Amino acid sequence: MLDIKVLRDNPEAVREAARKKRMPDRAAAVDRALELDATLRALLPQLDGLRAEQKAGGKNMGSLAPAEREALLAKQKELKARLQQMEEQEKELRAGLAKELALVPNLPDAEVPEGKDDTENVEVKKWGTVPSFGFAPRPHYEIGEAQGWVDFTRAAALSGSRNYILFGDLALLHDAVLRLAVELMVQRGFVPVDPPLLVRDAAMFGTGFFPGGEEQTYRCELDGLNLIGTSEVPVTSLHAGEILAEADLPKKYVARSACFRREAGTYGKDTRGLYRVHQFQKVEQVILDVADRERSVQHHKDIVQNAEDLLQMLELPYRIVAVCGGDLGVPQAMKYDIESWMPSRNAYGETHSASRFYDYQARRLDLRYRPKDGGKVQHCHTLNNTVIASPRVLIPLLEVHQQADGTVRVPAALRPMMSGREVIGRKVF
RNA sequence: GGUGGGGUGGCAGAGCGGCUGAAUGCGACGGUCUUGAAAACCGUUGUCGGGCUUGCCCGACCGGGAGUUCGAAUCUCCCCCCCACCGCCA
Repeated sequence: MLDIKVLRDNPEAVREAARKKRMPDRAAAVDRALELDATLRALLPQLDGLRAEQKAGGKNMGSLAPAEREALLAKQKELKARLQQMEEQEKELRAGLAKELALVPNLPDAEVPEGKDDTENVEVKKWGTVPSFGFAPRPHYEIGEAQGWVDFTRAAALSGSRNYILFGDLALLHDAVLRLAVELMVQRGFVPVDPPLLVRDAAMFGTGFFPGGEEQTYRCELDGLNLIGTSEVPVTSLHAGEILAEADLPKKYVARSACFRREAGTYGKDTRGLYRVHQFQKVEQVILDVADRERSVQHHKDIVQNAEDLLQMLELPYRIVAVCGGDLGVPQAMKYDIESWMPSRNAYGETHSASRFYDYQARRLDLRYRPKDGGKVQHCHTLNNTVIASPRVLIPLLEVHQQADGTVRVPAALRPMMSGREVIGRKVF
């Protein structure tokens, strides 16, 4: 969340932020928060004064003559009644303020483009050449089903729509690309993490998914736990409530995990194939560091570069877009999406999402550090980006590297993970 | 699932209902000493909110909530969490 001081000092900027993000309902929370804050701030000096009086009175209690004692007691009782009423008010105001403040979205950076939705994201870079085939290229699901690599029918029977079962070489390729991603990141100094997939509400709240994202989350109500939609949730929350030493920063983590998404409200969208599914594997990079905007921006560049390097190793053409205000989430200050070329869509499709948050998540998580110069304890900055998500990345892998007969070329970087094979599949077309 | 023990500052760990925001140790920071470092010694060191004369003053916070009391880290109740042992089990 934002520091309430930011709302006080510059309410117009916060309203403007909600507008840029196209969140009118969240803009209203700004005004409700400010009103509660003002009422609370008017109450607090009175309350503190009465408490001081009560405290001072109580300390003399022992050394008084009986008559004086009685008089003081009566006065103390009267104070108590007034205090109780005020404390009730204080409690309500604080609860209300916390609730409204949690709804106020993070401020988008100035460099976030104006725009209403993903159609207005701005391309900032393009890499690789969109392939042209000497034959009619097939979508990944046709190749996959012809090869016996993927079964959507039985998956639906077992688990409902938007599920899949991988077999054989595609199951191996899925694992290979994930392992390659982890290895690359470990080489770059990231600490591998195998995090819990079920988390308490505090982690969902702390990373900014709650309130608001409940509909997209599978919930185990009996235990009050939530299945993660991304390992960003447990990994960013890893040090929640802690005060880290600056010497231990930055923390760089890479986590491979299953991810679960309900995909509520997406009926009829991307229904075919492996694009939008309820369960997938993702390798995620997360950075926690000191509260320094320039360093955050640099980290942001670095984590985008990490993903780019992997896509280049996979020989997949991609582009990077700066996500516009209307397509930005509540907690993000700035986001780049990386989109890989998907021949079946005849378009780039999102495969990565790299966000920086500054201290927005850290405040919700109460994640802080002690500066080494002995200065005040501060909230950290957090960032994250996909390294690879599969099976979605199998779409470009199969489609870009397909051959006319239905076999698929394995990019050189993946071959060590695929028993050295250069091609997978048999001739099926 | 059963039984028991706990949740106090960066960490460990004390704490008779008012003189305890909290002993002590460690750590961290500053200094003395040293060619430098270590050791030793000296000093400083929680977070948050509010006020104004910006240095001080006031208040809140000892897992969370409710209660008893003029007054709660300390007493009562509820909840949450952690740990240990037993049982069951991948």
